[in-house]
Amino acid sequence: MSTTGSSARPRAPRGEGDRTREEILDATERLLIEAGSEDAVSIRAIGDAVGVTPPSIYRHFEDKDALMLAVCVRHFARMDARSEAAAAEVDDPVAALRARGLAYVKDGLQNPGTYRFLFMGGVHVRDDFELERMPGSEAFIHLVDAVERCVEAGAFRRVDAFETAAGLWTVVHGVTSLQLSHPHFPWPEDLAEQVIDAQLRGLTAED
Amino acid sequence: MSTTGSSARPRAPRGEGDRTREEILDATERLLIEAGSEDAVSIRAIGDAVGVTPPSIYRHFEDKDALMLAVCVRHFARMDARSEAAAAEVDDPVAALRARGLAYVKDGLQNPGTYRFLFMGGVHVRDDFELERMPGSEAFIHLVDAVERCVEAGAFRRVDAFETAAGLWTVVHGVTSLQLSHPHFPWPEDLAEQVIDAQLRGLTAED
DNA sequence: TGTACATCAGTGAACGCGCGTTCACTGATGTAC
DNA sequence: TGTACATCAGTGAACGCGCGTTCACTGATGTAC
Repeated sequence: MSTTGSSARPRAPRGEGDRTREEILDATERLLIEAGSEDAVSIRAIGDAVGVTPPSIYRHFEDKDALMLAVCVRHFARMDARSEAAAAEVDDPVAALRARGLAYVKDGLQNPGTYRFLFMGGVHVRDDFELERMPGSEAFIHLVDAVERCVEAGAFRRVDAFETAAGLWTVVHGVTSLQLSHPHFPWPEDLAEQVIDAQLRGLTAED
Repeated sequence: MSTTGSSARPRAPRGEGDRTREEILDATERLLIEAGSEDAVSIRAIGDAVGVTPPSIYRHFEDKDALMLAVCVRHFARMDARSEAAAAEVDDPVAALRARGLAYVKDGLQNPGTYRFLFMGGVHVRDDFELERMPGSEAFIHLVDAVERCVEAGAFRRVDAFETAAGLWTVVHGVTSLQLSHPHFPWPEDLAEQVIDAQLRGLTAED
């Protein structure tokens, strides 16, 4: 009774194996969102969702880790794009930072499995840290820049931009991940706003 | 070459099966800390660590879930006790809240596997939320009380104590969990202080 | 225009593994008579 | 004080399962002559 997904799936023509590759990535991300956890996403389940047998996935990805890493990279890029878009709509640097934070939380809550995998799972970067090489590093650099702008505008105390960005990341991550791992807790609806606003207020220069 | 743990382990005398029960809990928590994740802790590994065969664990716990839940409950109680102790050393209510937060983060970083399991894993409470019944609820109630004291002392704006406590929880959770899941990131040493202080400053009444 | 061939996306069956769990059992220990 | 017995902590072997992965293969498709 195993549904073969889109069972009448035709074989990809010669040069277009990449189309299947994309479909595998899409299916993996979809399963990740629906299942809510990496553990529930198996090679078999992915193959089933795409309409392909498990071995054929190995034609497109060296192993499961490589597939998951590819999902990571793609999702990081999307998160970054959405954050940038949210921030671009606002002129005031502090308000832009706030919009960025809210976009982050919203994104995470809407993509639970992917968020879990990216930020709540095991370690995906094993070697020593190199900012430029990390997937998602671009997004973090954008955050550092955004903090810098607040400092330069005189809206923030003279904090270290990198360290403050790291702190802001932990704050939005906390709001996102705890809601994901404890969905039954009676979270206030405006939790993200409340926490982010308090944090930003705490960073604001006294005037 | 599997070391049988303390292999010459004598069988527990008649009434004292509870001693083994405690040993199983200890071993599970120890493995959780060392391995850094629930996945790495199997019934076999626990049995091995205690010096007992896998089936005998089922004499003390109905199944693996029950064992893990028991670990939860015990660890929650300890965390709560440590937070209370840290807060008790300080008179000023805001400083006490700060000490509580720092104790939380320290505790989490020192018990990575347990923290992961309690706060970063799947859902352990499936039904609708009931504050009184949740493991760890006592600790959270203590946090709400601590916030209440800050409000009553006039140190905080007139915030809702429950919602603010929830927000503070997400903040300390964020600091703890992101460091656990991204250990290679160059975190500032005083990350917890920095983030908690900014958050508390943001909650402080303007004077 | 027709045919032989190389390419390569995808298949079907099987592998070894570690897992949680069950089952019938053993044998030391405290207790009843 | 001695013996039969019930209790019950712990054992050894095995179960079924789903997993990631490998292997030899098939067969449609584009290309070269």
